[in-house]
Amino acid sequence: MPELPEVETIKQDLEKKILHKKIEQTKVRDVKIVKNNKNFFQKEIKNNFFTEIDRVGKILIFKLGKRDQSMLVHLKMTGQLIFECKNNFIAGGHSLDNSSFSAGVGGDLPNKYTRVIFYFSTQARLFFNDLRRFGYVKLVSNQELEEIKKDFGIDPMKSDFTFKNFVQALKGTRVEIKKVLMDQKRIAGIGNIYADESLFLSAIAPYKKTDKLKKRELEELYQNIPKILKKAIKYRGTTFSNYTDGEGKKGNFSNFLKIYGRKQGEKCNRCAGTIKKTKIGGRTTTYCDKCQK
DNA sequence: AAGATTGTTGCTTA
DNA sequence: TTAAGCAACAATCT
Repeated sequence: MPELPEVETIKQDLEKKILHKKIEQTKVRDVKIVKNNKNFFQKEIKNNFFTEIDRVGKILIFKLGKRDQSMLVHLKMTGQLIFECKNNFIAGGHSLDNSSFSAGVGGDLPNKYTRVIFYFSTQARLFFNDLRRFGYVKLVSNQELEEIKKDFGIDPMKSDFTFKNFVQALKGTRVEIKKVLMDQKRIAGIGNIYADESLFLSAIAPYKKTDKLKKRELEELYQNIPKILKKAIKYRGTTFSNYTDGEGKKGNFSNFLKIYGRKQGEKCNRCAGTIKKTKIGGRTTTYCDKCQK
């Protein structure tokens, strides 16, 4: 679930909490998650501190104070980063149902999905939780980081997202527009949710081929992508959950979703059409074939 | 109870 | 060279 707005929300939360705090210890509870040798990882982090948090696509980059290294975190489908003070619970986390989140609120961390723990000198802790264990934590040198950054396209929330660059990113493709929107090498940070939302708002069919898009449509899409992402960040991302707990931080953008998560056959909320589902690029795609052309 | 689920990689085939 | 299509990763929920 974490796409650009969710990852960005976590980044902003953690920036306020963990920068320049001494990390006394790290516990790796699941070696699959940490892509380095466990002892090496723990040794490198010990007595170190984070100086800055950056984001490339859906990857968080924690710059380390000592040596030229960064710690990368990818949350994939079900990863969470939850920061917890002694009595205070501050989180940047997202999960499918809110159960582990609520568990955190109740002071139940670490739980069975906690894979890595960072202990700060202020008695605060940062938990990396991941139900499905697709996510990862990885220490990389600055040189490796530069290589990784090259694999990512323009970021809709950064200054390189100009109309010219957007058109350039689509250039040479003749595939469904949705695929291109989710292609991290071309445009970084968009996943299934925001691809569907952007296309709905732009009234463009997700299966429309990129070379068939008119200039007007490209402009519309170009405007709408940052618009939606900004709003999603404002509302702290999208969390799927039927219940609000009021204490912990949960994304509220689900209340603003126009198309994602709607069921086949339901009424479109913009026109008289009905909601359709299909697969594009192997992912469930929700759209209205009456007002998205 | 089979099929679905937010992301990415890497393999096979065209 | 390119891309399309899948299985795999793993654990849950419907």
